[in-house]
Amino acid sequence: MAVTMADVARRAGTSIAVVSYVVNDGPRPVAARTRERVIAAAAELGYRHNRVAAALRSGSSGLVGVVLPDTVNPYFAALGRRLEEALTASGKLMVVANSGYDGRRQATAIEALLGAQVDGLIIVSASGADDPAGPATEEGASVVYVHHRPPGSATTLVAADNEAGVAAAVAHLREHGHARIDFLAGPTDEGPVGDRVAAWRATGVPGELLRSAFGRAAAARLVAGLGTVPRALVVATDEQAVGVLAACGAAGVDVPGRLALISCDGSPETAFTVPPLTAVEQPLAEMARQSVRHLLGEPVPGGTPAATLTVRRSCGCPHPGFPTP
Amino acid sequence: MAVTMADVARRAGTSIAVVSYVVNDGPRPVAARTRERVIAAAAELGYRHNRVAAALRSGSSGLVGVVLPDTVNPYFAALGRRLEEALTASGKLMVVANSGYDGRRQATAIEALLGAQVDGLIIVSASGADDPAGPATEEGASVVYVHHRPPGSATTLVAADNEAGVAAAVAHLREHGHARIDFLAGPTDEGPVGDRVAAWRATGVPGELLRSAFGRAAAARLVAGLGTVPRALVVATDEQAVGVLAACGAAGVDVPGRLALISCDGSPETAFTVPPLTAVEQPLAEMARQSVRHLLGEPVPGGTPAATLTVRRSCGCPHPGFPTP
DNA sequence: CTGAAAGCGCTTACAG
DNA sequence: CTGAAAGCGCTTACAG
Repeated sequence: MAVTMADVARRAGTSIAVVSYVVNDGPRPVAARTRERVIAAAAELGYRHNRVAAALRSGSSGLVGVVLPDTVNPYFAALGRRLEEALTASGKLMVVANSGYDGRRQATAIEALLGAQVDGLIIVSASGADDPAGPATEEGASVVYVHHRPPGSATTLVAADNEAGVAAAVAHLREHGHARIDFLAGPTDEGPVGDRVAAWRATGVPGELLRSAFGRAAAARLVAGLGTVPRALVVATDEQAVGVLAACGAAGVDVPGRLALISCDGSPETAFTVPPLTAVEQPLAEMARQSVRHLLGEPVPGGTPAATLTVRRSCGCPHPGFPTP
Repeated sequence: MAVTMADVARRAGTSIAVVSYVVNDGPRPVAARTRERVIAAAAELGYRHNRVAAALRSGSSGLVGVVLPDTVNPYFAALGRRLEEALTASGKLMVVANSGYDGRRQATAIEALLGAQVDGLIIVSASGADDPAGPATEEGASVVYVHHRPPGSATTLVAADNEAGVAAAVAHLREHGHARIDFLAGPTDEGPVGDRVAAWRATGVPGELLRSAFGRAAAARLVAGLGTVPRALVVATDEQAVGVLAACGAAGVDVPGRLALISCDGSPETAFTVPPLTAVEQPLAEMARQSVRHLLGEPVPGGTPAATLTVRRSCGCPHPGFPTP
């Protein structure tokens, strides 16, 4: 049998209420001597706070649901870990679900999460999914989107500003002497990738818009099938950039000698690709922090975080060495 | 206010008990007509089962805690997703915590998880951590280790058999004409990496044992500092292999021409490195399935899953093309 | 097959 | 500053 507050109260010679006040450090004051007795009794008995019982009574489970398209994708893995850090710092536990980029699986996952009475939901929306924020909010759970929200949704979105970062990438390639700079986008211009395409267009640089499905394999196949490879290319996502690198490696296309490449995302893996990728790096830690603050209804200082250019080797600069962990 | 079983019962003209029997599909039979009325009433009112209340009463939260060293590491990310799949299939929700390879953080995470009344814990133990299974089991939560358990622990461990896989890797490099085959291990021979070292030693192949800390950076620095690079090398983990590849890329060492390389782990990223890594691939899906079955006390068919050699380019074989997703 | 009721372990007005 | 008690929404003997 687990030790309960009643056991602790009995041992400390006080009431359950007071034990609760001590354990939760509130909401009522407790005399210092009483507090000490409670703490001692709890330690002696090996008391552990039962969050499930607390949740039922207080209405707060301490759980936050995080729905990601695919936690194996290094970008989402990195975002997920940042979210876990921010959540842990706020005393929340993270329940993760993968949607597999699929609207139906996403809906199922959200149902399960709401059944577990999560205090809130942080979602990277699967493209083409219905807005799940509506039903969720009706249940009293708050919802925040990160990185991508469904088109038409008015729910809070935390996403980086990529405009300056992409402009810096284009400017950087120009300094390397490239007059034409192509852009590899996704299949559509929806969501954050669309913002990156728009930012590239806004620079007015001459260049062609290429498209592939997301993911490594599709980008690799696109490049493998190209008559002539671009001389300078900005790629919308790390995953596609890794695919481009793989295709170039297989075909003997020298990066950056023959193809200068800059990726967007800049997740940790890009420091160790061959060659290391210059990237417009998303401020994941800040995005995670802001998402959690929004979710918990706390003030969110700092405004929209900006993606910034991290220069490594794939653009044509000298090899930066490997980061110390 | 959320809709409760009492609301549904009132609407359906029956009792709370019967609603519970319908919602849980047991443990008592319900007449077909009554069942229909309950289902209709639940749908009309938008009832959602409150797992927190059920957890308090039944003692099962439906939550399973998963403690991983670092979910950004692609190997653990891949394992984590497999665990999520297996858990979801069993109607459980996965609460993840990163230990950062640190015993103290791991202990803190486990405390938080136990407070949330998880039904069980699946842990990749951080090296050098105390065995957390003891305290956890006392609380009635079952514990299963995957991939790595603390030395001296007698708790169930699900790990792959690497002996045949490493032997196949060595044999494969020999077929490529290598008489000497070195091995890059971790700082100690503890845990699964130790098994891989032992498997390499057991082949009796001549070669040197190299060591570096885990992670990309350390392996990259080791290789960068080597007087002469090996001709053939088996590397204990993907992360270290990616570091080796990065260092070779930077130094212009041709893989596989100058250095033939085989990694262990074979997480999804290895299909898209430059060049693609031949690897002793861990059977992560099976490991995840077995872990969950052990945890839930179900029979575990199949015995110890074996790691198998996946041949790509880094060993010297022709480029295999890129997998279709 | 169905219903009334106890109780899981907490939090929180309420009273003192 | 402290205590007695109601009640969160379920599950589950128990009685019928």
